[in-house]
Order: sequence, then structure tokens, then C-alpha cells
Amino acid sequence: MEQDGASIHLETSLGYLLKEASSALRAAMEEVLRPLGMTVTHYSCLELLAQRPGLSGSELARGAFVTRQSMNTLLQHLEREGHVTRAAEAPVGKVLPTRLTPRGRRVLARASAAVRSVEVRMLAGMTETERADAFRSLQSMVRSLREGEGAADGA
Amino acid sequence: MEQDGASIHLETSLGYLLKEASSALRAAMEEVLRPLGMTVTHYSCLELLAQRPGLSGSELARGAFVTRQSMNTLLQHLEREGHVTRAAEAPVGKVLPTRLTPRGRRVLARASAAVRSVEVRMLAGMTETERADAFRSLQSMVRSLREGEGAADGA
DNA sequence: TGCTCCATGTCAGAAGTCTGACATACAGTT
DNA sequence: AACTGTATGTCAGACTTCTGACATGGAGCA
Repeated sequence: MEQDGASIHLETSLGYLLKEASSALRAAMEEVLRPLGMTVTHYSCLELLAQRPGLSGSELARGAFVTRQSMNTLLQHLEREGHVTRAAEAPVGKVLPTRLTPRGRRVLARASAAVRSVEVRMLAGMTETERADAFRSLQSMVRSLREGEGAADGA
Repeated sequence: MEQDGASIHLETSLGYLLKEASSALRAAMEEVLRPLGMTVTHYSCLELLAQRPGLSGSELARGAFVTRQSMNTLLQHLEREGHVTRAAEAPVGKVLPTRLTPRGRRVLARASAAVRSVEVRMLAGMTETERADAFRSLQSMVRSLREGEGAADGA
């Protein structure tokens, strides 16, 4: 409620601000997705599949920024609800291609519109310059962070 | 790994990029925090308390971008470990001020250094212009998203 | 004063995500 | 061909966070 601002270097931290922005976006997305019975991860998975049909579970996990175990759980859920289909046998290796069903496509259409409205609102409050700056600097951030990661987990 | 580029508008979405950057930052932070036995939320709470002693649970929750229920759970945990102390009685209203213990301060010092190294790495990969651009545009994003939050009209 | 509205702290249960572990499949090397 | 390394899918269990609900304390107003 009351910011003195003086001693708070969290307020000047780019990392903190990034988290704040991401949190605000997520909250806004969840707000419009909830009436549709969907979560953000849910939607991300479907959107990914719409744009790149046949993605594997692991690829979807990377695209949605969760572990492949979490994505596996989600996929089982989505398959049970008839939103996606997975090959019973792997055509090659162990990779199981996943695809949207017509029903999944319908659900996604509504969700996509809802999410788009959020992104539109976000962009509407920014100048053209700010949008370009945001894109460039965020890409730079990702690049920097990925560079020195190697230590812990693979890939 | 390979972008066909044509149909993937996720790659040009500012929202997706924001999520990607945030995810990369979070992963990098968790990687350096794990050896210290801390999580990001854990650290956020302590850092908040160091900079604004006496914050209430709800205020901490907002600062760490979690629900007050989650923060409550975390605070009980932190109190049991002797990292923070909470007044048994509310001096005013129901608000329970929380403070760091000397031990909490020591733990935070190490965590803070680790997190700072991540932020330094992130900033090092960006030009001075990019940093300023990132700050300005992210603030703009947050502002836009917060504007229409309560009014989740039936868009 | 009494009433309404809002914020806080907390409990309980549900849901989601993560880590750890294992078996399998392919590529590259020897 | 055999071995090593990497990647995938999956199961199991633990942990974290969330939603829902309730009681309490204070501010504002009739």
C-alpha cells in the first residue's frame, strides 16, 4: 500500500520485475481461461500441438516449460477427455507423436481467443517502440541465462 | 530445435517470450539455490523481509507473487527452522509482523550472493541499452495487464 | 451504535508439478 | 558387433501451491 521506495532495491531489480510481469500475465491468462475450464499449461500444450502437429511429449514439455513427467500427466488427462490422440506404438524410437482431435481443436479455438484478448490488452498499453524493445531485450536475457546453465541437468 | 518459422506465431508472441525468459531465470535461480537447500519462493520471502522488516504474511505473499495461504505455509516452515519470528499476538488488527532471525540473515546472505551471480550473468549478456529498454517495457507490460484485471468482461 | 465492506490469518482438501528411478531405443565410437 | 552416451516414456512418491471456507479485526457510513 505504501512504498517508501528508498531502501527497496528489489524495485530496481530486472529479475524481480521480470517475475512480476510474468506473474501478471499468468494471472490474466488464468482469469480468462478459468471459465473455459482450462489452465495455462493446458492451453499451452494445445496451442503447441496446433502449430506443430505430431510433437512428442518431451518436446511439448520443453515448449510449455514443464518437466516431461508433468507433461505426461497432462497428456493422459487430455487424452482421456478426448482432446488429443497419441499413437499406441512409436513409429520410430520411443517417441509418441501427439495430435489434436477435432474436439481439442474446438476447445482450443475458444481458449485461443481468450488468450489473445489478454495479449492484445497487454500490447495496447505499450508503444510500438516498447514492444520492439521488449522483444529484443527479453531475447537477450534468455540467451544470457542459457549460456552458463550446463552444470545441473542435461540439455 | 528447428523452426519452420511459417506457422509458428508462438515464436513471435511477446507473452510466450516473457514466459520463456521468466522460466529461464527461475531455472537458473533454482540451480544455484538448490545446493543451499532453498527454493525461489523461500529466498524471495527472506529477501523481502530483509528489505522491509515487519511485513505481514499477506504483504509477503503479494511480494513473492503467491497466495497468502501458500505464504502462510512457507512462514510456518521458516519459523520452525528458526529463520523468521512472528509475533504471537497482533499489535493491531490481525496483522502479524514477521522478522528475520540472525540465523535467517546468515542463510539469506549466502542465498543472496548466489542469486546475485545469476542476475549479474543475465545483465552481462545485455547491452546497457537493452537493460534500460527491458526495464521500461516490462513496467509498461505490468501496467497494461493490471489495468483491466478486475473487469474480466465476458470477452 | 449498528451495519456493511474489506483485509488478514488459518485450516482443510484438491490439484499440479517436481525429483528419483527404471526400461527402452537410437546414434556414435571402438 | 559391443559399448557408451543421450533421449524418451512412464511409474511412484513427495512437495508446493492453489481454491474454498471460516472467524476475526478495523474502517467507513447511515
